Amino acid sequence: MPELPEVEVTRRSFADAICGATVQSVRLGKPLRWPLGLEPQRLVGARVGATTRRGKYLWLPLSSQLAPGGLLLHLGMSGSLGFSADASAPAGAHDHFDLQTDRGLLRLNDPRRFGAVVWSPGLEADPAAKLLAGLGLEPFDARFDGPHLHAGLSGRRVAVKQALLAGDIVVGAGNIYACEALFLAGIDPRLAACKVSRPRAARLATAVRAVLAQALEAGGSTLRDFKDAHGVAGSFQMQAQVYGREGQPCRVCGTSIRRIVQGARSTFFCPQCQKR
DNA sequence: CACCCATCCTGTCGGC
DNA sequence: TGCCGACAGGATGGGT
Repeated sequence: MPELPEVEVTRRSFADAICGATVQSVRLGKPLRWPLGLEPQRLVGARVGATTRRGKYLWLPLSSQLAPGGLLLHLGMSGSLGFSADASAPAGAHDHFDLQTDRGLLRLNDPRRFGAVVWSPGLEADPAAKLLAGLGLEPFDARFDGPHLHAGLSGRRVAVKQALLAGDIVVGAGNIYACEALFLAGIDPRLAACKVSRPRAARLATAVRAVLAQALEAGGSTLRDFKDAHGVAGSFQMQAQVYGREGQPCRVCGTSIRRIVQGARSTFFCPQCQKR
């Protein structure tokens, strides 16, 4: 579910409210992708700092004498976070992590459990930090530009769509936004990464930023169940040009949108607007 | 290094 | 209705 826009929308929806809160208790549900990495009781009494984001990960800094560090959260395919001042709501079958604070309850709901909450003593000081080690540039980082993207794509024979999705050149574009960015740039998703010209790489870099910015403004995409931490849905799916539109007419030229499979993921594109 | 593929898990939807 | 397979927004880890 959550690509960069959804993760960032989620972050913005609770970061201010939880900043400065004190942890009162922690509840774990079924196992997530990785174990938490420390005894949950050790988090009690810690103070929550300013929540940040790196790629599709959220970083919740916690300060306490007992265990200074923080929590690295990932929403996987089906995760969402809720934050509410009313902590009385009973945990549902898919609520697998609760952080009860004096300002409210932060709760991870994740039916498929591909998500994760991992303790780290600090992003510089390893363990969970290695999860962030291979990540590409942030799309809104000034260093992410045409030349950077072109350099990243060079030497790769996989399709440009898959190279974009891999996240080691630029982070944040998942299946929806990779498809949308390629449409916006007019690039065939099947084109070998190393065959993307400099001018096209520049257009693609611009398109990635534009699509992610639009999606952020729209509050993300709610295909099935994405909601921010206060239960607000996104609306970008309404303006998607290709994602999920197989067989429907291209909004630009009317050609039927195609769906293909690349690396076991669906790719949607317009065969007329996206040539080379 | 680049790449392919299986894998984690549950829910939903379409076809028969 | 029920059953069954296909598919879903992600990313790792292992093998070639």
